[in-house]
Amino acid sequence: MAKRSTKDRILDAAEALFALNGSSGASLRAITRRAKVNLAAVHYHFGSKDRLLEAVLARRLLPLNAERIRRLETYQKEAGRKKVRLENIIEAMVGPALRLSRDENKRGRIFMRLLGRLVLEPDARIQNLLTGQFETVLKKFMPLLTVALPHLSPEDFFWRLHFLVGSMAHTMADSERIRLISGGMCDPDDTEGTVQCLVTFLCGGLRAK
Amino acid sequence: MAKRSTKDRILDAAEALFALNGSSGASLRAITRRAKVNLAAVHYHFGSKDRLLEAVLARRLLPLNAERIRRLETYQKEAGRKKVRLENIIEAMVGPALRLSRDENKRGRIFMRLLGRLVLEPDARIQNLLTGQFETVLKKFMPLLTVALPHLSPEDFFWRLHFLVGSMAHTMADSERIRLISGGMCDPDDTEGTVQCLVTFLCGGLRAK
DNA sequence: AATTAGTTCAAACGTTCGTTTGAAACATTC
DNA sequence: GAATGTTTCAAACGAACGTTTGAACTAATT
Repeated sequence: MAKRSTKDRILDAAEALFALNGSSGASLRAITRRAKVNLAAVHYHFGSKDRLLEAVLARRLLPLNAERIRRLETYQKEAGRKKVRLENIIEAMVGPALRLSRDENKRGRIFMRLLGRLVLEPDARIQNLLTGQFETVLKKFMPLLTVALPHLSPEDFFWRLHFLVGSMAHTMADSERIRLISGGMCDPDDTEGTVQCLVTFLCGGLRAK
Repeated sequence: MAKRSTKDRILDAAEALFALNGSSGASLRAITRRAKVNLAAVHYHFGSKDRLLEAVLARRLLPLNAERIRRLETYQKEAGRKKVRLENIIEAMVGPALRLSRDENKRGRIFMRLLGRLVLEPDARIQNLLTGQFETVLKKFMPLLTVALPHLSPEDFFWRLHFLVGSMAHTMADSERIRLISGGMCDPDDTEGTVQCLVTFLCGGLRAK
């Protein structure tokens, strides 16, 4: 196993502890202890605790949203001149995120939990980062979605998008609760099954009259 | 305006600051400053910071879940020997919570934001409190839901319940984001409109094949 | 080998944290 | 109105916090 750099070790430890304890609950001392790194290394490499959190976010959020858009464009090419199926649009939105949240080494799962926490964080820089990223994605998805859902008024359209985000975020962020409430009947590790189940649910909800 | 008791002033201030900054981000000093109360009053009335948080939760969670069950039983009586409509079951689940989250004095809104935060908190006492409350509600809803949704396998059934919780929690916890992403087109203050919109979406998702 | 730039280190800075203390202030009972 | 129980208060406790510092170490460049 190749030894990871100080920077990466800090990022990994910070991701895990921010996700577990929140941005104010995770101390730099706990992070550097976990990363087996000197306390001052955080400030040397990232400048401050806030900027460390931003770096943790950017590391995964940018590739994730790029993958979403890439996937949407693939479906768009497949459809040619025809409408893109709603199922495909939704899959492009939730599939990449859910696959990241269920990746083999549990890093994605941790990251998604962090993301779920940060949505309700008041810090303006974080909020701007998140909404900025979301709007970039939304701008690409909006045109195809409105074509696929012509029966919705603009108001209903946005509300349902809001509900969609909720289901998605909850499923990503908390992968163990479903095991609990279902009494072990549901398996969050069955990634593709979960994707399909979620896409079916969301499309049903979006199409409802 | 009648002067509220020290205990209530602490609970209100704690609710607001826990909701805004998280349970570790809100300090007792900030809470007591906001409540215009001496720092030591928290320990005199509640014992510790942790127990203060539990008191904040219990104050609203118990009445909320009682209202959900009361409402479900009303629909059940209305239906007599017939099936209870899925729309009514879902309304009993999400209606009381959404109405609380949109109550006139913004207290409910604040509380729901706190609830949204705590779902991802690792603290075992909080988790047990939350899942215990949820299971009490679920036990009442399960029988009626399975009757209303006979086409779902047990696995799909729990997954969709999980998605439902996500949409609901997200809509309760973050009432201003929808205004942002819709460009002011959606109005979260239209409570009954939101309830109806959410119920339609959820029933569509639950019924999907 | 000397110089340099990049990185790591232990130690300390001043704050703020949750909690405790014991006396003061208040209310209630006899 | 003295005695008792309840609540509030200012002050302090040690611990943990984010951040800064300057010296020590490492590895490449001259």
